[in-house]
Amino acid sequence: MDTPQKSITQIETPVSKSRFEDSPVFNYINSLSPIRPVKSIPNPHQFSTLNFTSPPSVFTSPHLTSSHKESRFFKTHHPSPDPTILVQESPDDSKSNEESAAEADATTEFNIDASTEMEQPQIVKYDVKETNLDETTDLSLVPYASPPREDNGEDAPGMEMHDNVQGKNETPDWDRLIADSSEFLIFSSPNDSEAFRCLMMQRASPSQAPSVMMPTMQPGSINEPESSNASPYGAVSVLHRGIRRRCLDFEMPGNKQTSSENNTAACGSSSRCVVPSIGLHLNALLMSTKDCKTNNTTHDYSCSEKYQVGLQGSSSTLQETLDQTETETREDVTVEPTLEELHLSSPKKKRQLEAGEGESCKRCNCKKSKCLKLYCECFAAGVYCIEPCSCIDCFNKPIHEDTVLATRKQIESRNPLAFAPKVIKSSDLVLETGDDASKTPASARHKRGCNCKKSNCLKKYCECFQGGVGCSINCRCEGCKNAFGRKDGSAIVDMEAEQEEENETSGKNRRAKNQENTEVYLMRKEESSALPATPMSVYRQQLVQLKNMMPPPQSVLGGGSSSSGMFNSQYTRKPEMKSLETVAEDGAEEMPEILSHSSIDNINAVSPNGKRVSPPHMDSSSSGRRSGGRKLILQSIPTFPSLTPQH
DNA sequence: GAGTTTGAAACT
DNA sequence: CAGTTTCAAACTC
Repeated sequence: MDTPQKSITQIETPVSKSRFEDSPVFNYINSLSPIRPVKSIPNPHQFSTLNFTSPPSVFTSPHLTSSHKESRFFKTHHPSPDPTILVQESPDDSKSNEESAAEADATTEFNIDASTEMEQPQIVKYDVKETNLDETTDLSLVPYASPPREDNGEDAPGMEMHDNVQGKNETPDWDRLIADSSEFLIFSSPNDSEAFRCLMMQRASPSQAPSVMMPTMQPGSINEPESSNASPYGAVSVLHRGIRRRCLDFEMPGNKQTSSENNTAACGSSSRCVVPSIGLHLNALLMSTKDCKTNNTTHDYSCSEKYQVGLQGSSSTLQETLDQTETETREDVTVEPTLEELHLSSPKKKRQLEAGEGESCKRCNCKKSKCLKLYCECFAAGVYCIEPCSCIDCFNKPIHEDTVLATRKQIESRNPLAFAPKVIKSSDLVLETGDDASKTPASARHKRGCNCKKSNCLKKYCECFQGGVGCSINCRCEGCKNAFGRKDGSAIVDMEAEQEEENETSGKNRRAKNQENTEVYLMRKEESSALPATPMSVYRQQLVQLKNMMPPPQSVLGGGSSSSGMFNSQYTRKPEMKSLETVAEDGAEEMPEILSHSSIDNINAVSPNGKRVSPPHMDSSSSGRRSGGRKLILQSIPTFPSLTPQH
C-alpha cells in the first residue's frame, strides 16, 4: 500500500501537481469541486489500492459465480470465511460486486432494494426461503450472499475508491454496511419460512443469530465448506440442484435426510411430493388437488390455499434456485418444470390416481430406459423416480445423481430444449412461427409440433392434444382434428362437431375419450374465459374439475399455474413463456411465484439453449401486466440469472 | 392385467 | 436430414 502510494505521489507531485496548483484555473477548480487536491493525492493511492484490491474482488466475484455453478450441479461449499463478516458486508458487497461484474444486474437488484426497502424483507424472505429450502449454497449466490462479502471485506478499498469522494476507505463504513446489511438480513431471517426454521432447528444451527447467519452460515462458517456435502443439508442442497429439486425441496422441512432414498421415499409421501412437484412442475397442482381430495375433499378453497402456501414456499425457493443456480438446469427446464409436464402428468396422474392411490408424484413404468431417457416421464419432467414408479433398473434416483445429471447434460447437449416445456405460449410462437398462435384458441402451441398419423390428434398420443393446445403449421400430423385447433388453421372446432366426426369414424371408444377430451376442452375454454377473471375462481373451478376428473394438463397450467404459479419450473427446464404468459394473464398476485418457475424454464432455455430466452419475455410481459409489488420480485428474478449464468 | 396401438425419442 | 428402431405411454380388450 505504502510503496505504491509513494511512488505515485512522487511521480505526480513533482511534475504536474506543482504547476497546476499554482495556476488560477486549478484554484478555481478546487473551489468548485468537492474534491480537493488532498484527495487527488490520496485517490491515486486508493486507486492503486483499488487496483490491488480490485483484482481480488474480481476474483472473488468469479469465485462466487463458480460457487454458484458448483452449487447448481454439485453442491459445493461456500468457501465463505466468516459468516458474520460476510453477512454484514453483504449488501454493499453485492452492490460493488455486481457493479463491477454486471452493472445491469446490480442496477436492477440495487434498484429493487433501494426502491422498495419495505419490500426488501419480502425479497429477502424469498431468498432465505429458497436458500434454506433449496440450498444453503444458493444463498451465497444471492447478491447479498456471503461470498462477495469476504471479497469485499478485503476489497473494501475498491468500494472506497468510489466512495473516496464522499468518505474514504474507512472501516467505519463497514460498520454502517454491517448495520445495514444486518438489517436486511435480519428482516430476511425473521421472515424465514417454517421450513427454513425446521432446517435450522435440525441443523442445530450455530450459535449465532440465525437470521444473519443463516445464509452464509450453513455453507461456510460453521460447517466447513466441504461439510456441505457431508452434512445432510449439503446433500439436500445438492439434490435441490437440477432434478432433485422438486422432491428434495419439500423434504427439507421435515426431512433432513439428504439421502436420496429418503428423498424418494419422502416423495412418496403426499405432502412432500406435492410441494416439490408444484415448485418445479405443475404436477404439483395435480398432486395438490389430489391431496386436497384425500385430505380436504370438501374444501376446494382450502385446498387452494394450501396449495398456494405450498407454492409460495416452494415456488419462491424454486424460483430463486432456478434463477440463481439453475439457470442452466434447466432445466429450461426444467424446467421446467413445465406446462408440458403438467399436462402430461395430469392425465397420467389422473389415471394413476384413479387406479392407485396416493401417489402424488409422477410415476413411470420404464423397463429398459433406466429412466435416463426422455421416454421416462419422470426424467423428462426433471424429477426423480419415486416409490410409486414401476420402473425397472431405475437410475433416476438421488443415489445416481451424478448419472442423472450427466445424462441430462448429454441430452441437453443434443437438444438444448429437450427439457424445456413443449408447449409454448402464443406470443412466443408468434415471434417464431407467426400468426398461427393467434389462431389457436389455446393461445399456445406445441414447441415442435406433433407428428401424428393415426390418432388424428384426438388422443393423448398427440402431444399437442395432450398439452391442450391446437396444432400448428409446425405440426406434421395427418388428418388433424385436434379439438383445440387444427393444423390447417381452423380455429377450435366445436366439440360436438368433433364428436360427430369421430363417432362417424369409430363409435365406441370415442365416447369415453370424447368425454374426456370435451372436458378438457371445456376446461381450457373456461380457463381462457376465466383467465381475465379472478385467478382464484378459475383455480377453484379447475380444482373442482380436477377432482371430478383428470384435468388436462393445460387446464391445470392455466388456472392452477396462474394462481399458484407454475412455470416451471421452469425448470424452468424451463417451461416456456407460455406458462409465464398464462400465469400473467390469469393471476395477478401469485404471479411472482409462477414467474419464478417460469424463470426456471426460461433459464433452462436460456443458458443451455441460448436459443430462446424466455426471461426477457417474462420480464416484458410480466412487467407490463403486473402490479408493482410483484413486479419488483419478478425483476429481481431476472437479475439472479444474470449473476449465476456463467457455468 | 395383458395385449395392442401410437408417436416421441433415440439411433443409424 | 431422413429412415428405422426403440421405448413407454395411451389405449383397448
